[in-house]
Order: sequence, then structure tokens, then C-alpha cells
Amino acid sequence: MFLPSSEINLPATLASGQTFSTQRLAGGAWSGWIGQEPFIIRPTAGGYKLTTSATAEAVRYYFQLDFDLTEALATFPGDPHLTQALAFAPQLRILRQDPWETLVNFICSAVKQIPHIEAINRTLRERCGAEGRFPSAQVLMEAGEPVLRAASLGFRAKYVAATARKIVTEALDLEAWHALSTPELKDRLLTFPGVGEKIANCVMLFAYHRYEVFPIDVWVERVLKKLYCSKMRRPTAERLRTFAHSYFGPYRGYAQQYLFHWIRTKTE
DNA sequence: ATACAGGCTCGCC
DNA sequence: GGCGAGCCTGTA
Repeated sequence: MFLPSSEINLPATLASGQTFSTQRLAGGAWSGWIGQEPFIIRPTAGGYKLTTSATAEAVRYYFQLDFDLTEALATFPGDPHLTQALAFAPQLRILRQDPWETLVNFICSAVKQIPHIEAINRTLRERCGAEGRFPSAQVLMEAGEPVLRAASLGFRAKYVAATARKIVTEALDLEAWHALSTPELKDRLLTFPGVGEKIANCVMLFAYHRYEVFPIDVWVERVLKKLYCSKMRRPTAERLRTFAHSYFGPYRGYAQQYLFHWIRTKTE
């Protein structure tokens, strides 16, 4: 399967802190997972060649190729910062990842750098998963907190263990949660231990494609404070959130992703 | 070395 | 509802 560069910016998409199971290989290639199916991507003329056991439909869904990105970006305010961020990584897309894996990844993200989160993801796949696949809630529940601690989760181990236990004992179906309204979905995600505002928003954006949520982490907070709200007297989290919601429009989650990637990666 | 990092929870005010 | 401390681990 061919993925044209004009449709999706794979390097930016895969390196923008939304997925932690993708690995950079030699020669500009990547390996990763679409749900339970592995993929390999190799650069070729005008884009990338994708090799996978996933169905074409699953590929389109995962890489969000059925989404009209141009139309979404047209709703953005035309300020210089966002314009720069868009030019920095054109065709950066928000993937549609597995809810359970995304939930675990972001519980593990608390006070962690991206390489650490990737290392944890890899360790869980190697030690608990079958053939490198990401382990289910059932498997991580049975593995328990000691195994998770041994995988360097630290204080996050008890959160992941408790979240897995809650999912199994209450027979929660994270796939079925796609049907929920965004406020209802958020309420349910917030019931998991270790999941607060930021992590719930990331899961909603990266697994449930709710583009109206606007996760504010320390990087985005810096962008807002320095570039957008420098005149605000007391820029509390609540005020920044209110500003972002009204200013960036209905696809503010996408604006967040472009700003995040730009501020973290640009060399000045 | 001692601090500190892409966050949450709890206790305190 | 706002604030600070503590939490594991890895890195500077």
C-alpha cells in the first residue's frame, strides 16, 4: 500500500508524541502496529510503501486517510504562530489508536519523557504480550503491580494495575465507548485511577478522535502563556482552557498537536 | 550530587 | 478551587 507524502507527513505524525509503539528503523523506515497487526513503512518516491497484515480499511482508519484535513485546518485562526506550526509539519495527522493501549501509554506518560514511555511500551509488549502485541487489560491485571514496577512504571504501576482490574471486573468495553458523547466519555475516563484532565484529553484525542478537546501539558501551557496570553494577568489553567476553546475553534485538538510538535521540535 | 521532569492524588487551606 | 508535597525512575 502506498501512502503519498501529499496526504500524510509520516515522520511528523509518528514522532509527535501521540504514539509510543512506533520505532524508527535505519534508512528512514518505521515499524509499528495497527491494533494487533504489525506494519513496516519504507520511504519511496513521493511517499511511503506500507507493508502490513492489517486490512486496507484498518490502514485508512488508523492513519486517518479518510479525514479531510484541509477542511479542518481551514477553520484555524490565521495567527503567525499557528501558521508557522502548520508550515513546519504540513500534513501531520492525528492517528486513531487503540483505546486501551492509548490509555495505558498516557497513564505512563506522567512526568516521563517520550523515550521512557516508548521503552515502557516495548517492555510490556516483550514481557507480557504475545508475539510483541500489546497486552490486554486481563493480562496486565494478572501480571500485577510487581511486574509493572519491574517494567519501570514506578508510581504509575499501581494506576495501570488498578485501571486494568477495573476494566476486567466491571467488564468495561472501551470500543463501545466510541458511541458516547464527549462529556460522557470524559467522565468515564476520569473514573480510572491515574487519569486526570490531561490524560483523559489525550486519550479522547488520540484514540477516540475527539478533535474538540485541547490537552494542555507543560509545553502547550508555555506556548499559550508566552505566545498567546502574555498579557493575561493571572493565566490559570481554567483561563487558558477557556481561551483555547474559543480561540482555536472546533478543531482545537488539531491546533494543539501542531503547536506541540512545532514547539518541541523546532530549532529556532 | 541533588534537582527535576510532558501528571495525578491527597491533604490542607 | 487553589496550592504544595509526594510519588518511581532516569538523566543532567
